Amino acid sequence: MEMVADLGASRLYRAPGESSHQQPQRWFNTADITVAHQSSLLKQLNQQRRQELFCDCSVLVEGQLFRAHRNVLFASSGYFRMLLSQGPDGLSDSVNATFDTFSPETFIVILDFIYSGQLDLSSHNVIEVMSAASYLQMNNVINYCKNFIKSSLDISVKDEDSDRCISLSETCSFNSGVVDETSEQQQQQQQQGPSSVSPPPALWTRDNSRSQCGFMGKDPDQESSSSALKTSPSSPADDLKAEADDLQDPQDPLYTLPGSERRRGKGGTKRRASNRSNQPEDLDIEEARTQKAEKAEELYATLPPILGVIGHFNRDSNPIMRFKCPFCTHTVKRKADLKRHLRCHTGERPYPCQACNKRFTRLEHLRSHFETIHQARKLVCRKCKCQVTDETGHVVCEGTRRYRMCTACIQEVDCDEIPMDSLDSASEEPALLLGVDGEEEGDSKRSWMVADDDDDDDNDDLAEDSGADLIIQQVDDSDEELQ
DNA sequence: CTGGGGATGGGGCCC
DNA sequence: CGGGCCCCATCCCCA
Repeated sequence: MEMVADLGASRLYRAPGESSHQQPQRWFNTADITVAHQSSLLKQLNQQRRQELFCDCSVLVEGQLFRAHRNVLFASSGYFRMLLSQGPDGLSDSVNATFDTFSPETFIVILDFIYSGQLDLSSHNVIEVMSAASYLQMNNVINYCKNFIKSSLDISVKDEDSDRCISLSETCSFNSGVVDETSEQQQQQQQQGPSSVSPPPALWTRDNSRSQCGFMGKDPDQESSSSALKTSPSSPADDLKAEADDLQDPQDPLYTLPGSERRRGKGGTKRRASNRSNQPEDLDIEEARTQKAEKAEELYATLPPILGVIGHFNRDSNPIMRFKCPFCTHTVKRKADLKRHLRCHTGERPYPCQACNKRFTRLEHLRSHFETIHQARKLVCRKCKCQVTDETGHVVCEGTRRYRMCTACIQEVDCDEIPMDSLDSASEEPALLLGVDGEEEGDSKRSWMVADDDDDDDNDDLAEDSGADLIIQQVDDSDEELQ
């Protein structure tokens, strides 16, 4: 274990009997003493665990029994903190916990980390360890796994700086515990190295106040849990959000951060459209977009075939199978729901609106957006909120936005100031062109039309002046299929 | 400053 | 398993 003592924060004491003018002076660094003490204490506890001395807690993982000390588990894991402090077993002499969400091998890695500060990560176990750490609410382990994955993903763009990379194929070991802060700084430096392709976070804004998924921030323990081992001040939710942010590019429409559109302001889409006219920037954006897409694909590729099946039990003691998100504590009943949920971590927005270039994670959101914003489907006067029909009102255009106004309200406002919809009514079908491989183009309710992603330049024209005959582009996301 | 409404995003679940 | 609907939470804008 290597420790770089922070002399700025530690105190120095002169040895007894030595005056200030005596040379050479001997100084005792309290930081060194602390580290040595913590290290030996941890070793001692680990020995006790291996000899099953004073173990007062049993953990059953897929049938395999592990003995440990409840105070150590309490200090290291938010999950155990909850279990031991609130559970009915908390006051009893023997505490038992059963897990089916991860393998005994994974728990060994976790347990070894708790008792030694050594985290043995490899490309084969990193996802499961991260998943288990997420379940056990161990922020620091999540951070290490995150950095491990991130480092692995950075390989392609850091070939020229290969000595700073951690190969996916090689097993690495992270130090933690008392040296956590130092290693974190080192990792931070590694990430912020000159070869990094990520833009400085300060250069682009993001809406941190808005939770990306509903459960985030709802778990008070997850937010408040801080391991007894030195952990980063950020919550796992923040970390994951940051991770998702790292996979996103402010100029990357495919990976638009949720909420960032609004932060960008009303001129956001226009600015982006104008940027597209600049050819070099066009290439940069396209390049960044490709890189991010590859990163997301690699991220997906690292996921295990089964993301997690949790053994919750219903009233009849039958297990309820659930799929666990590898990036957070969220679980879902269906794999398809998990796939949908993963988009809030990867930042994928495969459904762009061709009218305003805004992208959505779901087709239904795109459709809802299109119908309300660009099609004026709501039969309500925007001004007086009264019900309007095609006879009692008209569709009004405002840029790419369309809404209805009743005849009275239109007359109140100067008619010259209101650009009337050339098609007059959104009832004229169908303004929205949808389609899957062009097969359903003749659909009476809606016709879909496929447009290549490369047609963005054409989209810009649409974004500028179209409002009616819009093409909703559906990007093939089959690549993100979880195997 | 505040409350209401619109827009957006995410989860559950039915078909 | 995907599509779609419903519901709810959150944020932002505006009166």
